[in-house]
Amino acid sequence: MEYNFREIEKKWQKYWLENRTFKAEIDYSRPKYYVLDMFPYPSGTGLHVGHPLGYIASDIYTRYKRLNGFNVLHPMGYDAFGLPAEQFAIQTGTHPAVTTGKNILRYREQLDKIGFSFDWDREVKTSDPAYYKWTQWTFIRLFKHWYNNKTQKAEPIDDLIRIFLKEGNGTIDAACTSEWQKDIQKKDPSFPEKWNGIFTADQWKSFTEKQQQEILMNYRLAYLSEAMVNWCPDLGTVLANDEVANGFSVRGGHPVERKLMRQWFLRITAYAQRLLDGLETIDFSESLKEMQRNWIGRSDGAEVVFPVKGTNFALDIFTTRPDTIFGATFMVIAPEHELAEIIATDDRLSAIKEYIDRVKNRSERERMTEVKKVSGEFTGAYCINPLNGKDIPIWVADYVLAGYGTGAIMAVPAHDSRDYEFAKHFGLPIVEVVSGGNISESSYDAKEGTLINSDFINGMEVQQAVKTVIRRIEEMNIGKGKVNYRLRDAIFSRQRYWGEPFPVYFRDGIACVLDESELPLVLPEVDTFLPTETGDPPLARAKNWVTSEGYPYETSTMPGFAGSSGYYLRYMDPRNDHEYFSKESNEYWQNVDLYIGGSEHATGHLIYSRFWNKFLFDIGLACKDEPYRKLINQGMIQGRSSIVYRLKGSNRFVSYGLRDQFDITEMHVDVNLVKDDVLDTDAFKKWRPDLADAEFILEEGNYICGFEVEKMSKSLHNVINPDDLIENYGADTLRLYEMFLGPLEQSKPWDTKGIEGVFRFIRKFRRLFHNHENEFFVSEEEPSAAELKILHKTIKKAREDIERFSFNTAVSSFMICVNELSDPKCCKRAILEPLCILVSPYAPHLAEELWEKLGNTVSISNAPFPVFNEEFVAEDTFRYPVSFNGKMRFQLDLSLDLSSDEVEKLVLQAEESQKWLKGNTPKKIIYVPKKIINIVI
RNA sequence: GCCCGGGUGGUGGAACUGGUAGACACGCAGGACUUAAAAUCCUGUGCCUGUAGAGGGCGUGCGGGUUCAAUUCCCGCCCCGGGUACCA
Repeated sequence: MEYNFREIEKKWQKYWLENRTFKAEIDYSRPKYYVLDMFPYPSGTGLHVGHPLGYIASDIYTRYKRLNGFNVLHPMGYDAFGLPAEQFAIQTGTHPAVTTGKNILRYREQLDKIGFSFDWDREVKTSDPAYYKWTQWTFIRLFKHWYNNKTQKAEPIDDLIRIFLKEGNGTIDAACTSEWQKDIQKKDPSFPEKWNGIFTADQWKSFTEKQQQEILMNYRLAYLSEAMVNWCPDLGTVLANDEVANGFSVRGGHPVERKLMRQWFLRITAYAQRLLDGLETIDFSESLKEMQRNWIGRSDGAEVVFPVKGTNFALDIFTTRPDTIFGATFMVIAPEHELAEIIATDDRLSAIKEYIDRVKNRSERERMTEVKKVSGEFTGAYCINPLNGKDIPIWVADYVLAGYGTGAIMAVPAHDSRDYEFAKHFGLPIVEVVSGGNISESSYDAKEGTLINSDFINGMEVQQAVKTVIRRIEEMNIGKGKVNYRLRDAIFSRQRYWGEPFPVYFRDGIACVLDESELPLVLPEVDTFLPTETGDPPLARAKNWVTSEGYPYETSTMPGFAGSSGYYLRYMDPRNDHEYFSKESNEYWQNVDLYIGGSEHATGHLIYSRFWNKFLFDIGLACKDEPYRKLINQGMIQGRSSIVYRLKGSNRFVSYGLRDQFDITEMHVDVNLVKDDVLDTDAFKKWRPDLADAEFILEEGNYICGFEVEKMSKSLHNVINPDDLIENYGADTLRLYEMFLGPLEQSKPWDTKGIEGVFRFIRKFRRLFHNHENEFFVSEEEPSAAELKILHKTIKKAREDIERFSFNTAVSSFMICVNELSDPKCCKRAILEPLCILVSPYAPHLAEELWEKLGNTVSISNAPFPVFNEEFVAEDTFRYPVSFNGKMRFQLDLSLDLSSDEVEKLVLQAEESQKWLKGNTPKKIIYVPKKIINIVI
């Protein structure tokens, strides 16, 4: 065989493994570089061609950095806890650890075949107790810390207790659960009613231990709280906000409802501002940063107190438009608002109760679909506008959310589209206070214009009016400027089996964490993976799921993002059993220089992970406050589905071109039965039993299929398996082709046809090193100027392209180079050896093979990247495009050392020019050296 | 609705800071080698027109603008993909 890729690739994969070629160790003599791929979840279906795209890109970059003298950390491991293995366990009884172990083996096998340069000695699995020990450890640290808003960092809870003992909590500015004192008071009436939550040192000392712990819980960064959560009955668990889309679970698409439950939370909201600010310092795509910004959702505004007329109550409202306060014509509170029923007048009370009841009992699904339906009820009560004393009616409506701001708003229909809809629907007044719109048609929401009908801010521009009103309400002591975030604390409990157990037990109802020396708390065995009859999570089935003192352990487990939040740090020192990672390893590897993965993790993993890291930074563990310096989202590889056209209600199929003449239904057919859009009709009949007697209406003797570009998925029968391609073309060709397909970040359809071109290239490249008899042969002859020019042009391009992650154009430049060298059949070592290094990150197996044949005894992976030499590509002439009025008409070779006057003269003298000048004298001649000559007539 | 990203031949794509639009491939057509096929190699290939191995016109989603020159910059619009959705 001319090019025996099977043998070559097996040989070098074995060599790399046996020689630990890619083992990364701390080496102060070389600069470090850290390249990371997003943690894969080892699913049962294995990899399709879309999965390795990012891995190939990162591997190429890794190998490139090694060639440039960097000590590269490039690890791989598995996000091994997760729902699919557990769902499978429920169905079949197979332990998730068994399923996961099997899937990991399959993944590893597939990854190995592609020839990645991972340091496998650093492999981690989140389900391994030696790994999750540190996930549990971090949880304990979070539990034992609070967030000090004054210093803007996490501090030990013991320090907080010390302050409580000395001066109470009056001076503390902490990130804590809002209105926590109300919840505590509800549960424990020994706290004063209407307590504002402030206590003195003496009061603190007088609290029972249980009371103290209840209070501290509201300060901890990992805390237990009762809250409305996303409950998914089909999965039997609670889900985080990013795991829910449109009222359904992202994984599996099961309906999700709102439920009040006691859960563990992580106080990520404490870090909202830092998570936002950090985005300015990292190199992520603009769209990803924007997604994170929206998810964090900072809004600047003011909180204002509106007294409720004739009562001692007041409505606290949040608004981003304090400037429009004179246009507030009604107030709206959320149905869950505590004052809703209290302030309602007797005649309105039953209507209000009925409305609240109706709204509450709706499913999340109904709520979502009814979003555009305006509904609400008047409470009968009025607020007093604190700036002009006017009465404003108070309504209850579900378009105001209890969970955001204060759950109450001042409605300004003239300048808020939602308020406008509401006002129109219920016939409430609309008062224009910012000029610039036409409020008879729609609200004018823009934050620009001049204030009118607004007392002391009349004539001001919006920005100035906002500031003025905030200053005024602060002076009057009826409100203050305020920043709100949309980001919610992360729900950290899952009522599932296959996850990290919480290192938590309950002593007399008080949640306590284990001592760090007792970690890991190993996941116990259970008889079945289902919840108990009483609805408790599967861990409640475990025998002796209690501490040595007999206190019960927490029965929830941690969510998927727990194990993946800090994994990049563990890779630095993965076998350390007495600390998360050593200080030395962290100070050497620092953080990830290049992170490649899908954008679907924008609001999940990538936010949690940044939060987790900032916490570890605060407590002095991580030396960098951002985990990922640069991130690239690889685009999706879409499938190219093949479609056949079935005559309705029959087993006859009509070819693509004739389908319009019949009444047909479309059907996806397995792409493996189709070649160049021609269906293999015999294979089709054998595909499924019901198709055995299929008949075909052909065109020109063939059945032609239609096609559709869509998601690559099993159900659409368009999955391309990399194993098959490697079998037919080899891993080097697969690697090159995945890169050649198009820009890394763009989505693009997979089309197997194109792989032939790359396969041709790689054989042509190999042929440069072989003679006609297919024997390895290179000559020691001095290279010609032309050959050196080809080589150095390619060195330059290869480096520039890889530096900007333009792998597709780099592959093209190799093709051009090999085409140009093939013409004179260059076989000179001085050209081929550097070229071999250039290609090696992309096609490492063949490069190693040729490198060895060239007489090298050590792996090509640490060879020096060829140095570009300008001299070899220098030109003394340039072929100028000559344009007339901007249209290119002819080309002209000119020496580069001519003056612009000489150039102008020569151009005008050129024979071709006469034709275009048509006797005119040019008005102007533009001459841009090494670019263009343009003659304006 | 709002926020991002994107629209270039039959197809994937290239053109990096405004300077020869369509590199490199696929596909297609023709040719060489071969009994034949595969493999390999050569030639052509944006569209229209044409005296067809000359020449010309049009052309980067659409309509304008700036410029000697626009795929690239500006304004307005259309379409596709992603995110988000009563967040005040």
